[in-house]
Amino acid sequence: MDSRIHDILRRNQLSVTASREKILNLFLTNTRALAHADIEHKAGERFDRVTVYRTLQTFVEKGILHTIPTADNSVKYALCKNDCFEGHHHDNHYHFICSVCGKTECLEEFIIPSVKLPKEYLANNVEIVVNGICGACRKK
Amino acid sequence: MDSRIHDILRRNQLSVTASREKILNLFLTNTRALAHADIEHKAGERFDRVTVYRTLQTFVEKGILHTIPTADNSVKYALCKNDCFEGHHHDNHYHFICSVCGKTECLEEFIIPSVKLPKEYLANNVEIVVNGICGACRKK
DNA sequence: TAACTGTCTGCAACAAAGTTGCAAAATATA
DNA sequence: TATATTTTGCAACTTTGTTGCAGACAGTTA
Repeated sequence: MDSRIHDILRRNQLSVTASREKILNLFLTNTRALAHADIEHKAGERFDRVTVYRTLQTFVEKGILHTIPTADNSVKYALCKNDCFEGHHHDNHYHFICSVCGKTECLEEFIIPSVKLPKEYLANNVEIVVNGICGACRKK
Repeated sequence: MDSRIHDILRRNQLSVTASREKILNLFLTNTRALAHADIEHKAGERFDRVTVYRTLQTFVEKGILHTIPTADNSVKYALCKNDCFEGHHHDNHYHFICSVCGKTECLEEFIIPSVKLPKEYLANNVEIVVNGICGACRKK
């Protein structure tokens, strides 16, 4: 298994267990974001539902993964870039969901534009999710 | 009951029923967005869960309400402005959620900035949700 | 305003999603 | 390798959301 996996877990003070290695590996080998169900029903693997919930929760807390809110109200998870650390997510990129193939991806190369707010209001975090059709699906 | 309620329902070819009137009234008398649970457990009212689901779904389909995706993955509903009509939401505003009081509101006065996408990608809908602290909570 | 027609409601039963406690198993540390 | 600590997986449960259907209700027409 990829040596990065062991490093990531240890760097976050997490014991290296089989489930954590496998789940983290899914994210390292998939560019697209994954939902809870994608992981639980992954072909060739059988994870306990509870373990998946707890693992994902731990990874988010540690800043290894971040969540992507979607319009249909299903949470997806994606790898954070290296500069996230415990409790402080620095994901100032936005997300794209293809309405044809369902692919969900982080658009790391684009920075979130600044948004205006009413006086006295304080912004903490800005989530942007773009729905549309990805390049691959448009060519079909 | 507010005469606007009757008008809105009739304009959308919906029969005027007690549940629909009451639920719509909640939105007209609350400026903040409401979640399914807010409605179901509204003090003094007892709605059947199924009726609430179906009513909200119908209102969204008709363009009376729109949904707001939230980071914690719970859908909230808010009134659409008048120019939404069946199947075509024109909510090009964004949403603010106060992390102190939980208030969720539509920032109707600000237009969604244009977002950049990779070549060949097509944007259909852009959802922006700002998390932060509202003016009232900052003053406390 | 009575009768008819189509829509809406509420119940029951179910399916899916998420949570909690706990004993056994695995990991980390010394 | 032994011990302390963390993690897993099961069972049982709660919450959330869905479907079918019979009875109730709203809207229309005479």
